[in-house]
Amino acid sequence: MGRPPSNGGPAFRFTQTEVADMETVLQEHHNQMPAREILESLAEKFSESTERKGRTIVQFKQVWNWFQNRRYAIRAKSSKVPGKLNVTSMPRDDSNPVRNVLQPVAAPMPPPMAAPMSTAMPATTVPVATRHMSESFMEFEAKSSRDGACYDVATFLAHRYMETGDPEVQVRFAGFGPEEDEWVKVRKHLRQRSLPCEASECVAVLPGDLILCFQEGKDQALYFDAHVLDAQRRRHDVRGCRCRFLVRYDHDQSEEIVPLRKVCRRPETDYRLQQLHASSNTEQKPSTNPPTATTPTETMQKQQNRDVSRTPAPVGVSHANVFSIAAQTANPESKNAAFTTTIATSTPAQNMQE
DNA sequence: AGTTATCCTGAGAGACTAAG
DNA sequence: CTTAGTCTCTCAGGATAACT
Repeated sequence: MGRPPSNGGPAFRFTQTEVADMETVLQEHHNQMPAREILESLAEKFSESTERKGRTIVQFKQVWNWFQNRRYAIRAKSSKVPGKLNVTSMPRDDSNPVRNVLQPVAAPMPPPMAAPMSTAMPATTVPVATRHMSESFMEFEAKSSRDGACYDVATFLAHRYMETGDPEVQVRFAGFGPEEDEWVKVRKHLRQRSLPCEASECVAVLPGDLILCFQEGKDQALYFDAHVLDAQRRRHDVRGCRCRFLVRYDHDQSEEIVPLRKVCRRPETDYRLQQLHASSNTEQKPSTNPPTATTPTETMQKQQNRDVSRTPAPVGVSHANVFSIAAQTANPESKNAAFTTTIATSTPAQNMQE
């Protein structure tokens, strides 16, 4: 699809005067497609101009295309719901909407968003009894009762039990100070941390999935729970995954098409990747597209991030205590769930999906 | 010698736009 | 409406010069 690759010469471009002419015509026709005769006369006029005469001929189809595209662009612009949380005028930081703990400590970034989610800070990690016990940690995220968004937990400060017997923990959110500490219900609002997706992991994001999705608003940009409504697979290129995901945010039911970089998948989907890798290994052939190989830098960056986030944070409450409660967050679906205890029947992760 | 400032370059990502 | 090529902007990192 798209234009044929240019064979050395510059790609076709309408000149500024041509665009101005066509814009005038479009306005005169109230954004409706002008008659064919008008388009043909425009094409002829452009071809006869001093800039083009003898060099390039502007075809009717090109003019027609321009009108089609411009009309579509105008409609697309005007149909944007006012006030809807869309891409904003916030400074374009953005190598990606990386969550606080994902930034390498050695490479601090300017605050990319209004909410203080930007600080490079290791998340709280709890050693997990997995197959690789010595090097595995569990990281947590909690849903804030203030804004309903999810934040990485930097530190567990205290724990207590409600009268109902439900456990609560006091957490310090990564990148926040003591004034933002919150008590959160372990069963409902605390869970294992969602995972940012590498380009090759887009295949693990499927319609119906609960994800953590980066929603950018005018005043804030936060991670919220969302569900994937549809996944549009696209060919990967040097930039990595170009797939698009239609998601619906749980907190406001708004829908948005987002790229993979805004999506954090739940750890419970790990098994899909493992299955995929297992099958691709047995087939002994390179996987097709998607997934495709991530760039070396991307992989290195990812690894760097993970290394950082594995650093255990200082804690006010023993991780073991919290762990005994919060380890329940692992979904039984996960093949990594060797650490799941037999304590829980319903997991916080499941509760948070409600 | 060590630190800081400036310039240059390449990569990455989003926006734009012609074409299917 | 989607796809894909191109443009443009931003940023990180390296090289070099200027300064202490």
